[in-house]
Amino acid sequence: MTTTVRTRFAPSPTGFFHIGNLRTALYSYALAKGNKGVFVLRVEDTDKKRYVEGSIDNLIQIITSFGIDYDEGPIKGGKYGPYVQSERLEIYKKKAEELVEKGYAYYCFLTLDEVNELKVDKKIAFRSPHRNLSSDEVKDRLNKGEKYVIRLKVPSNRTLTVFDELLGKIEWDSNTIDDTVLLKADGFPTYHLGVVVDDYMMGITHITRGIEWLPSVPKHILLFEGFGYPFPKVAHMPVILDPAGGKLSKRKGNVSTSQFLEEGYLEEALLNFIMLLGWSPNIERKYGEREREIFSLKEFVELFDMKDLNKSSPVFDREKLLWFNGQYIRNMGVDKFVERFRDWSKKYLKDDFMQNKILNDKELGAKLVLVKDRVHVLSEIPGLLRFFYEVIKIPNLLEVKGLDSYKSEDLKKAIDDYSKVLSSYDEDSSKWIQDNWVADIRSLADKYAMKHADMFMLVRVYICGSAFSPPLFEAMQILGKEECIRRIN
RNA sequence: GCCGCUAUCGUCUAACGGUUAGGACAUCGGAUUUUCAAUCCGGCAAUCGGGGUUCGAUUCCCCGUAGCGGUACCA
Repeated sequence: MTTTVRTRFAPSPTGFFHIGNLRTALYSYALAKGNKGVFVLRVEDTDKKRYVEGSIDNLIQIITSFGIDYDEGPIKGGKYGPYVQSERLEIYKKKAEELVEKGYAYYCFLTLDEVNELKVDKKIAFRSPHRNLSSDEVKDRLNKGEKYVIRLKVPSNRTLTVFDELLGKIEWDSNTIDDTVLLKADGFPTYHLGVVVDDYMMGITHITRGIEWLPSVPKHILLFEGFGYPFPKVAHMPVILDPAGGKLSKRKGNVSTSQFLEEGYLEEALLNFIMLLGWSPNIERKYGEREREIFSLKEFVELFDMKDLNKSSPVFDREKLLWFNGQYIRNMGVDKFVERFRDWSKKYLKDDFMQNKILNDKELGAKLVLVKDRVHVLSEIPGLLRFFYEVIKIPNLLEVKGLDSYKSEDLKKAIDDYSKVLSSYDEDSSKWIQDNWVADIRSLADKYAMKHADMFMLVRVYICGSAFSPPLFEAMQILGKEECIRRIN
């Protein structure tokens, strides 16, 4: 019998869901699901200062919107229960005391200031002078109610070794490891105590997390050893880097998952981009042939193998993300696209006028067809549709590329003439024939000695109020004869 | 400073120790075209440096360099 794979994603509820967190969650989810295992969500809220109200619900909402749902974890929208660390404080306290009894940890009564004074020489690993306090003295101080922390008692001259599933064998000299705090003075555990206790108690078989945790592994080795727990499989993945250098951070551009959604990125596209950052599928490739890059979450889960993860840190390339999003938009059916755009507008569109128009537009589909294949993110769309709903001020014709070579009186004459042509069109614009429409504009251009393209541009500017627009003929059909004539006059 | 990780086009990446080092994004050129796009075709572009091991290193080992991470009673 093989044991079930159990992985976990263990974020902190700080109110900010970094795109790198999404990637960590994705890999861990895929590792569990690809092996018919169990995916656990655990909330590590052991820092009271950083806790943000409501962020647990928010966290759950975000990952599930990507299709990353968990098998075990906080109860949704209610009391969160045992998968939230702040609910488990007695357990950690007991566990820390157990380590003290076993000689793997000790009480330390130093204040923060005193510790900092002792840490002046950073070359030497920190060892508290209270490391070897007699048990009588400890009892005495505890009875007096002195503030304390419990620290890990790092042994001397030991080599601590881990076999990382991704990075291979890594060793540390125990003499370089600080006597880290395990239980804080406020009774909360530190990350180190929390993860080790919980990963064991929750039966986690495979730990996946960011490489920023690699340096804490030797401490965890000691903790697992102290408790007598077996060390689980562990893999540390490289962090996503910013094109400007260093970790991807808010200061250098957007990195918030919810903000990407707000900007009109699709969950599938974001996921697809993120999954390929540091991973590539082990599939057959033919020389010179285009590689497959579009994968759904389901396909990813099936293909995912830790062996195919990259060891080096990828740089977050927004251009490629944009491309992925465009691909997903273009590959989506129109009905689905309309639905997605409506949902997005409802949630995120800040412009009340446009939001109202879009949500109440029964012919939204026809308009979206015109822009669907020319945008990369949903937030570009309202700007492209605006002219359908209100008359946009016509720019100075002589500043429009192409039209600047004509006299403005001539342009005026030409457009007036076009108005007459248009008035002969069928009242029902759906009966208009594009070839005739093109021919009419061309012959008018000939009459005024204009380039064909310039005449189209002239009409475009009057109808759409801009030199850039969706296809003109279809746009005019949607606006209808009366409205088109009104705009031209 | 100390500890640790990493190193293929600008970026994401592929390549049983033997390939003209492949693909994608970006970029540049062309086709298409009523604008902007989209699409199609083509071009430019990489194995960090130095030593080994080997008949042969992008690939294995060592050193250097660079980048990144950690060095909290934050995670």
